[in-house]
Amino acid sequence: MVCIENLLSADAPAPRDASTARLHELVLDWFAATARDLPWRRDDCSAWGILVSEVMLQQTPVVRVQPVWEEWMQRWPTPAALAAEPSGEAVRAWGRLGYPRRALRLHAAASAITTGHGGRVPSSVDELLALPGIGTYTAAAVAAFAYGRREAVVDTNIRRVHARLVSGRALPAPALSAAELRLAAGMLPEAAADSVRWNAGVMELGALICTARSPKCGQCPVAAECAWLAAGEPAPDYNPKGQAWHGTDRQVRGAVMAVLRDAEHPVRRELFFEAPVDLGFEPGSVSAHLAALHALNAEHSQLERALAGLLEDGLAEAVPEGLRLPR
DNA sequence: TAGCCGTGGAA
DNA sequence: TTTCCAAGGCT
Repeated sequence: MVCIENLLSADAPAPRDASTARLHELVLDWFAATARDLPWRRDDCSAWGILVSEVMLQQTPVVRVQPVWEEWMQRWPTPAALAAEPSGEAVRAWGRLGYPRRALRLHAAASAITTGHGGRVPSSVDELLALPGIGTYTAAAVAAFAYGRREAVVDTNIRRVHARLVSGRALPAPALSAAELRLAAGMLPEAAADSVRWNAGVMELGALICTARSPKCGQCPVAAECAWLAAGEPAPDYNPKGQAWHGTDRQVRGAVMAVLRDAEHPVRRELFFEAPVDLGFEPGSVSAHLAALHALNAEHSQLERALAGLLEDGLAEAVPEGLRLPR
């Protein structure tokens, strides 16, 4: 088992011991044998494709991302191609991936890359961090997966694997800690190429085997080294608090966005507040989304907040005819 | 830093 | 049916 004290006290050189090397071997072998064939993992995938995939994958499962990613790559194969279109087109093409502000930020990142980096996705973590919508995880992931850099990638999967395998806990703490970042850095193989595969492999292990709810320990390549299993699978030491959804502003925002995404013309503002009599549209999904919005029976003030919030966030634009997606 | 920001599938 | 969770980021 890996000695956690060694890893946590790593100011200086990353701790290297036989058990860490053993973990590297086991995970890298397992990953080589079982990795999913995802399009953004292929050798011919551009840095831009990897960046887009990483943003889409923020809080959204692979199975829902893949088809949208394929459409984006077909339509916008380069940052410049996306930057040349209105941001509203990015929001529309985002579809129902959720958190549509990510689409807005990706469009803004494409513009920044086009004007500030000659159209090429930057390769350093600092430059990536300066782009909108790119935080510590995504910057490290792009540097590692697109440019082969040796970076500690720390996502929810890797945090969970480390919590169990090394720290003996059922789940990582609610918030990412500096100790976890040091731990991840200390676990990284020395060779850059190995470190990239290690990051991807541990992430894959968390996604497929060491899952949040019912981990498949019987299929785990490092079960024999797992501190959590050795400790008798202790329960989590905190209760995760779920996000409210029904009756919240977020639900109303989502319903409004569904209307705007499918609208080819500005949507009259009154239609968001009054049950539609004459929609002014051909029968279709816009009216269906409006009906769904009104079925929420949201308070008038809540609807006002949602519209104001979407305008403020830049996800919607007020025009004389009503509301539409931004230019 | 805790709270907010969408959506849909699995348990 | 309800709850939980998914390759986070931003303020």
